[in-house]
Amino acid sequence: MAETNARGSAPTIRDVAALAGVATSTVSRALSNPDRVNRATRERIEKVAAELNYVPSSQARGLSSGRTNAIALLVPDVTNPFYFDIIRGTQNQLKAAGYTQLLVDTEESAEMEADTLQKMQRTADGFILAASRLTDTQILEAAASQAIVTINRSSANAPTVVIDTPGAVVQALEHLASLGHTRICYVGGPASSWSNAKRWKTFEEESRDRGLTTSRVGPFTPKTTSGAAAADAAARTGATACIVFNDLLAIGMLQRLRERGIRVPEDMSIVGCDDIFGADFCNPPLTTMASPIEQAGRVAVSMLLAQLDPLNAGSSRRLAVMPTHLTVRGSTGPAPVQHPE
Amino acid sequence: MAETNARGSAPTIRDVAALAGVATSTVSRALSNPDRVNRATRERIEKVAAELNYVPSSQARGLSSGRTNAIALLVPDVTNPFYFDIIRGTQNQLKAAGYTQLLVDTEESAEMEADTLQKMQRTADGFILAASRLTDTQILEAAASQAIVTINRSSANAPTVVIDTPGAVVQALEHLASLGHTRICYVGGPASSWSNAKRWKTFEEESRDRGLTTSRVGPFTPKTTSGAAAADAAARTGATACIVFNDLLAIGMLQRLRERGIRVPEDMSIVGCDDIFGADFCNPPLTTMASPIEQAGRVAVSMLLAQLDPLNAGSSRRLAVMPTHLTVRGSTGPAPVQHPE
DNA sequence: CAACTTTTGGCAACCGCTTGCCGCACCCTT
DNA sequence: AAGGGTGCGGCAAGCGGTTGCCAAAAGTTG
Repeated sequence: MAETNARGSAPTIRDVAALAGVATSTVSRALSNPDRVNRATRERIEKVAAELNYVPSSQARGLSSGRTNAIALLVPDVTNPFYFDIIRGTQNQLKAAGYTQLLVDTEESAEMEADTLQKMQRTADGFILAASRLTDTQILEAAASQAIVTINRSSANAPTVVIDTPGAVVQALEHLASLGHTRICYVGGPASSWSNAKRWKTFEEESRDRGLTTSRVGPFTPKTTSGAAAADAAARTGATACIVFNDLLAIGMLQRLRERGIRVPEDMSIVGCDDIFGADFCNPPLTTMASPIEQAGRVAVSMLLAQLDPLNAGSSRRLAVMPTHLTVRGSTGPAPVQHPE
Repeated sequence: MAETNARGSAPTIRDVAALAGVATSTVSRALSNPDRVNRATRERIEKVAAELNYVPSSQARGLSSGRTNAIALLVPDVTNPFYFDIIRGTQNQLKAAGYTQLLVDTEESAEMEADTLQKMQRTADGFILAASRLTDTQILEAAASQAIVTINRSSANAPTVVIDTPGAVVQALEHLASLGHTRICYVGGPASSWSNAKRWKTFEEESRDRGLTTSRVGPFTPKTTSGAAAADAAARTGATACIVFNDLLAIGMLQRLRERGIRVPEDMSIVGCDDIFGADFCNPPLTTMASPIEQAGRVAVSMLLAQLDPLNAGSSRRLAVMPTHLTVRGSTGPAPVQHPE
């Protein structure tokens, strides 16, 4: 395999040019602007390039063009299955568009997020912030100097794709109410989470409208390991049903409740959120507000790419709302009969 | 925020130099080789750079140095939780070392894998191939021109980290034998998977040594959705226990078996492999050969970085074997009593 | 104080590729 | 046959850094 030139390093455009007997500019054009050169010349160049196993350097190309053809995805926690689905969605869509995905874990830290945004501004053409922990101001600043799309973090300052969990919360409440539950507890996620605030707000308002008694516990870290504490706290409130910030936490609660002999759904109904991997096969299977997470990732990429495209800059969508629906499984059931003490 | 220079674009080293009253070379040195310049000068430059919000272009830097400070991780399927754990491991370790992770999904295709390796050779400083589908020859070729580490794909041609699932298979067999099982079925994964071949080989040999009756079904795509077919096939063999290629498949089987009224573990014991997210909370919880997957990712990064380091090139480890152990949960139990027909 | 060493900063040549501009052929018109 | 296009390829100036080499300045030494 002819993978190195006379100097022993990877072949460059110059090597191709020399061997094909043309100028480097011609090679460049033949490869990236085929119509600009004569067909015969182009074919000769392509042949030589193939022989030499020539691969253009994206770095060098980026230097002149100013683009990197990479976009960065910032997630608070690569560990969380919710983000897996986003990663999957963006990955697919980006690859289809010829972009490289740079994956960064910001470890739930706003500082790290801001830092990455700053450090990578020249490394990526754009950023997708999943569940950003940044303040509105920070997002504004960031959006001023680079292309940004946020997921589940609405802000007037950058295009956003949000998953309509508030809508799902309403469905969940109706579901629970129809099962006879009147005392419902909201099990909260991270304090800095925008979605968490949204869900709580909707929960509270809609519960009030329906004359339901609410309580709230949390905040909890959205991991299964926090489920025990969450379950204990929720059980104390006397509620017969819980709407939980996300599936991870809900699954953790399921385990703890079983250990404590609190039966789900006989004694306590649980509704999760996101419908992550595992929600369908945990025990009991989890009733959850299903989000088209992967699709959200896809849409985010489309919006970002549209933003990057000089042709329709500005004209692109600023907001996409992904519909959700309640997926009812085994973790919800009729409210227990009240025993007078 | 002073984020643009007079020309309206991002500040460059020249802008800094001009404002600090020095040559660009001095700025460059002050920033990347601090001892080379006078302290006072350096501090002045740093101050100006901070004011200007100057961020060096990794592209430009890479052009001269020939390094990109990025490494690519190729996985067959981002969807698979097994790879999530790898992604997590590499991500952490790479970030710690100041590298960027490029994530690529090769869609279980050897061709796509080879293609990516080729196209990205100038984009990444090195590659980590998780469960590579490439042939030995292809790996050899690739390793000749770039730094490569494979995970779960042993090959003399590149440093490798393998997870010792054969060792775990032995443990699993002993576990099942001690529970009285004599007829055991191996539920196979993808035909092109190296680990699958390894596991089957060990399974067969060790079973023979122990006088166990074996059977084999498959290959199956390692997804929960293939679990139904796998469960049906395994049930037909008359085996009372299955060792399954991986947890994904095993979890799928669990669901199907329940639907069919085949109780786990009373009628059939199931052992999975990998201990992925979900293995502990499925129903019943899965006995599985636990792999330190995330750690495997970490180690792979270390090995790759060692390879990249000119100081100890060649002296670095070529093989790391990650120990595994059997995690016994609810999906395995005593063999059913034989009913004479 | 002269000779010598060390420190420090500048010059300029790249790294690999893109692209505006120029000019040579060649083909059409009228 | 002369003027005007058009197609095609080359020249050379960048893109934003890095780095070998050099020289001036500063510090050492006997």
